[in-house]
Amino acid sequence: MEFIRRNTDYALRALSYMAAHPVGKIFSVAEVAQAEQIPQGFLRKIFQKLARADIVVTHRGPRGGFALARDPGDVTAREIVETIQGPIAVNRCLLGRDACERWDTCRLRTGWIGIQEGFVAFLEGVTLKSLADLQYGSPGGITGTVPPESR
Amino acid sequence: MEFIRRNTDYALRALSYMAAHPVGKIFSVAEVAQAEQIPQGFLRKIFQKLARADIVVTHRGPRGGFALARDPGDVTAREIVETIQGPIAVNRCLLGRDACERWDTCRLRTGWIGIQEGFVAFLEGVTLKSLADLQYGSPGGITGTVPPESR
DNA sequence: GGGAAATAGGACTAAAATAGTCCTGTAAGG
DNA sequence: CCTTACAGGACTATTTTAGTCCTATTTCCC
Repeated sequence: MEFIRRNTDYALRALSYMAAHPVGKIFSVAEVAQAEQIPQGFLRKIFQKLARADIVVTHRGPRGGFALARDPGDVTAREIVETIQGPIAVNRCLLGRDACERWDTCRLRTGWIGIQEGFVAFLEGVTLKSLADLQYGSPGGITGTVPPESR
Repeated sequence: MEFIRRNTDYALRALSYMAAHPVGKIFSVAEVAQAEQIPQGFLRKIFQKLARADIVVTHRGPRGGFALARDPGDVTAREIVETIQGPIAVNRCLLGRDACERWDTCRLRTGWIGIQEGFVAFLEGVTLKSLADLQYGSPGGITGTVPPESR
C-alpha cells in the first residue's frame, strides 16, 4: 500500500529536474523522460495534468515543450500530489459527510483527521526549490514539518 | 487517494463490533455483516486473512463462526491494516533498497520516512479495545500519538 | 508560402489491484 | 447418518493505474 503513486513520483522527479535549471527554460518531454528514466508518453500525459493546474506552461511545435509556470519556491509538493492523484484522504469518510453514513457517530474519524493533517503539512513544507536543492546534495535535507517524534 | 481501503475499513469495523461484546463469543459472518452493513461473502474473505494472522479464530460447521483470538487491548490497528493491505509504505522506495535505483542519492526519502513513522505510530496507539470504547461514546476519543501540531 | 519534421494533445489499450460472488468442504445435531 | 449451518477458497467483475499510439499544431527550411 503506497500513498505516492508511480505517476506522482514521476511528476515530482520531473519537476525538480526542471527546477534545477535556469528559470524559463523549455524542456521537451524527451529530454526530461531520458534524464529521469520515465516512459515518454506517460510523462507527456502527466505534464498535461500539470499544465491544466498551471504548474507548467506548454509550447507546441518544434522547439516546443514545457516550462515551469511559476517560481520553484512557490510550488508545493502538496499541490503536485493533489493535481496528480486528487484530494488527499486517509479514509473515505474524510472526503465528505456523504461518503459514510456513520459520519456523525464514528469517533475514529477524529484520529484519521490528525494523521492526515500531519501528512498534508509535510507536503506543504516541501517546494520544488527545496527538492531541486536536494538533488545537488545541499546540506540539511528535508526537515520541514516532520513530526518531532518521528525524526 | 485513500490510505485506508474498503476492506480494511470493514475489518476495523467488524473487529471493533466484536470487541464490544464479551470475550470468547463466537460470531457468524452473517451477524457481523448485518450489524455493520458489509457484504457477507466479502467479509468472510476478510476474516480469512485475519484468521491467518491470528487475530481471529475460526469454528466451522453449524453454530460456528469467528471469535477474537486475543484480548482486544492487545490488537493494534497497525496490525489489522498491515494484515489486510500489506506493509505500509508512503512511497515505493520505502519498501526496500531494490524498489528504486536512486535509493542512495534521493534525499526526499528521508522526508517520506518521517511521515510514515508518524502514521504507523498513530496506528500503533489504536487498539481494538479503544475502538470498541469509542463505539459507546466513552469520553476522550482517540488522541493517541497524533503529532502535536496537527491537533 | 509550402512541406517536412518535431513536438504536445488526447483517445485508446493493457495490466494490475480491488471488490465481490458462488460453489465446495466440514462439522454439529437431530 | 443425513440434513443443515456454517467457513474455505477458487473464481469473476469492476475499477484504477499505467502505458501506447494516432492526431493536431507549430516551427523552420527550402
